[in-house]
Amino acid sequence: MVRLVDIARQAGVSVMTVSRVLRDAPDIAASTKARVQSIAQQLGYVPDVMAQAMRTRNTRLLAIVAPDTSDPVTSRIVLALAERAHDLGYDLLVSQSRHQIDREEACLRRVLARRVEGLFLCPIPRLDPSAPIYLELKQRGVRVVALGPKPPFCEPFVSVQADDALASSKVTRHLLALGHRRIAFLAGPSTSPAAQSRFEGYRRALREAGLETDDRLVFRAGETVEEGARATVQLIDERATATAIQAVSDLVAMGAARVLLDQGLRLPHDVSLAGYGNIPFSEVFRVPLTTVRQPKYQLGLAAMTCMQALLLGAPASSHQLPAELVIRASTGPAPPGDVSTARCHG
Amino acid sequence: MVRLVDIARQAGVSVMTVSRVLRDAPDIAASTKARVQSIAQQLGYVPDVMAQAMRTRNTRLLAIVAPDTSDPVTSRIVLALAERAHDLGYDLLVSQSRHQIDREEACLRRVLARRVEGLFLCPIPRLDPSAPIYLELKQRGVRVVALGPKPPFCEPFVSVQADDALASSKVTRHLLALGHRRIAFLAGPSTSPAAQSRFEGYRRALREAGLETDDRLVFRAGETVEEGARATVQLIDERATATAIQAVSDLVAMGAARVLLDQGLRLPHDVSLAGYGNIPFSEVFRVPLTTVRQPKYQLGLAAMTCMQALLLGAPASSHQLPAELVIRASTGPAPPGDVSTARCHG
DNA sequence: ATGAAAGCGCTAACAG
DNA sequence: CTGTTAGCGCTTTCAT
Repeated sequence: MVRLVDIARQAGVSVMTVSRVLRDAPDIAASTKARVQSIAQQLGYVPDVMAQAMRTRNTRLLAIVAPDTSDPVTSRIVLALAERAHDLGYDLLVSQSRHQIDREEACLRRVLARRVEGLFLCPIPRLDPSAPIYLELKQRGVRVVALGPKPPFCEPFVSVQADDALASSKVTRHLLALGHRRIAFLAGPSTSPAAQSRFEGYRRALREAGLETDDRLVFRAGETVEEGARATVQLIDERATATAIQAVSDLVAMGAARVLLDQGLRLPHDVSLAGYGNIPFSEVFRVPLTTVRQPKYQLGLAAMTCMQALLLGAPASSHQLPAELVIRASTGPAPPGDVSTARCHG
Repeated sequence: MVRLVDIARQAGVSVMTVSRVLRDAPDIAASTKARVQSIAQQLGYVPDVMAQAMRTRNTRLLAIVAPDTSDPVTSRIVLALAERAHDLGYDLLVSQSRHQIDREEACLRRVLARRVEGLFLCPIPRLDPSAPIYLELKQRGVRVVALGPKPPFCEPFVSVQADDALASSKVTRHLLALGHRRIAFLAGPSTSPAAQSRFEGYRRALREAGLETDDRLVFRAGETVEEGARATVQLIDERATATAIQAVSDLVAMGAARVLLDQGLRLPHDVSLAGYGNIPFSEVFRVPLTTVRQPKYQLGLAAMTCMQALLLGAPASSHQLPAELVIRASTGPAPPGDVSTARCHG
C-alpha cells in the first residue's frame, strides 16, 4: 500500500507538502505540485479515507437502515440515495432490519460504531411508543432523515414521505366521479402508518362526498397478494354489494383481481378495482391497474436534500411529496342500474 | 463521544485493560472485567470501528458495485449480501455504476479508498477487452466476487451466476416437448453475456432435437418491454410463421404479449410465449407467463460463501446455480394442423 | 493480571 | 511556500 510518506521520500519533500498537494490546498509551488502529483500517480496512490476520517472527523459515510431494501419502493430510494451520495463525495452503507426490532437495533448500533454522518431510517412499526435506541440516536447527534410515514416515536426526526392520505383520497374521488357509491376498501395492517393514512384518505373523500364509511365495506387484508385474495373471498362471501374496490396496495389489488376474474367478473364492467403504489408491471397486469404512482426516486432525492441541510447544520423541514393518480383500465363507470347505487341515491 | 480513556479514568485502570475487557481478551481479573463493563455500559460506550480498523487493518467492510441495485435481481442479491454480511460482522457499501464505464471506475476507486476487504462486482459489459481498473483491483489484492455472467476481462475473478444457458435450453425443450418446431427467439443486446448465454441455450436445445437455428426466427429485441413489442411487430410483419416465441427476458416477453394480444391472438392457443427471469408479477401478468426462476437470494448467499473463503485466504471456485423452469399458462401445445409444423415434419 | 510506549495514515496548528 | 509537532482512538508488543 502506497502512503504519503512513500511519495514524500520519492519527491524529496515533507509528508505535509504531499498531503497539501493531494488535497489541492493552497500555497504550493507549481513545480512541487506537478512533481508530487506525477509521483503519486505513478505509484498508484490511493488515499486512505479511514485515516483521513480519523483525523478530520469527517467519515463521509451515510447509511440507510430499512426493513427490506429489495422491495420496489425502497430499492428505488436506495438507488437515488447512493447515486446522489456518490456525487456529493459520500458513500452509502445499506443495512436490513428485516422487520425485526432487535435486528434494527443491532443495525443502528453498527451504524453508530461506523460514525456515519447521517442516517436514513425506515423505522419498523412498533407497538411500544418508546424506543430507547432512537433516543440514543438523537442524543448522539446523528443526523436522521426518516423515510416514509413517521410513527410517533420518530417525532423528533425530519421526514420525507409521499402524501398517502391525499393520494388515497384521489383514488376514492376518482371512483366517486365514476358514479360509484359503494366502494369497498381492502385495508392493510393496522400497525403500518402508511396503510392507516391510505384508509384515512379513503374516509376523507367519502366524507367530503357526503357519504359515511360503511364498516361492512372495509376488509382487513394485509400486504400480500394472498391476503388480498382472502379478503376478496370474504367480501364476496358476505355479499357486500360493492361496485368498486379500493385496495391499500397493488399487491393486495392483484390478489383481489385474481379472485374477481376467477369468479367470472369483468373488470371494470362488473366491478372497478384500484390499487396503490404503482409497482412495476401493474401496468402490464391482466387488467392494467388504476393505481397511484409514488415518486420513489424523487423521495430519495428529497431525503438527500434534507440530509445535506442537516450536514451543514442548517434546519431542515419534513416534506410530503404528492403522489399521482394513474388511471388505467381497471376502473370504469359504475353499473348504472345497480341496486346499491340506487339505494344510496335515495 | 465516549472513548476508552474515559472509561479507563472512571475505572481507575489503564486504557489497555479497558480495551482488553471490551474485546473479551483473556487474562483479566473477573472483578476488573465486571467493573469496566458496567462503566462502559453506563457511559454508553460505542467503539470506533474506524480507529479499530486503522490499527488492526480489518475494516470489516464489503462493497457491491452494480449498474443498478434497484433492478429486481440485484436488489434481491443486495438483500442477501447485506443480511449475511451483517451476521458475519461486516457492513456493506452499495455503489451504483449506472451502466457508465467511467462511473464504475469512480465507484471502484472509492471502494479502494475505503479499504474494503471484499468487493462484489456486477461488471458493466465493455467492448474493449482490456480494463485497467480491474487489473488494478487484482494487483491491490482486493477480493472480488463477480456476480452474473463474467465477461472476458473479468476472467481472473471468482464468479457466481445462474446457469443461463442451461435454463434457457430447458425453456426451449419445454416448447419442443409441446410439439413446437418453429420457435422464434427474441434476443437481447449482443454485449450482454447473459443474453448471449440464453441464446446459446436455445440453439443448443434445438440442435439436440435435430433442428437448426433458423435465422429468420431470431429477432434482436433488447431489454425493455418496448423493445420486445417492436421485435414482435417485426416478427409479424415478416410473416415469420412461428408457433412459439421464446424471449430473452420477461420484460421483452411482456412487450411481445402486448402486441400478440392486441392482434387478437390467444395465448397459448394460437401462439405460445415464454420469458426468462421470473420478475415479480410475471405470475399475475395478463396471461401468467411461463418463465425461468432465477435463484436470486441463493446467488447472493453463494456469493457471500465465496467471499468468506477469499477472506480466509482459502481458494474459492466459481459457481453456476441451476435456474428453474416455471410452467404457467402462456405455453401450450403447438396447433396441430399448423403449416410450419407440418413442413418441419415432412 | 496490568501498564507504557509506539504507531496505524493522515492532517490541524503553528513555526519558519 | 515548506516543515515540525502532535494527536485522532485504538491495539500490538513488550515489559513488569
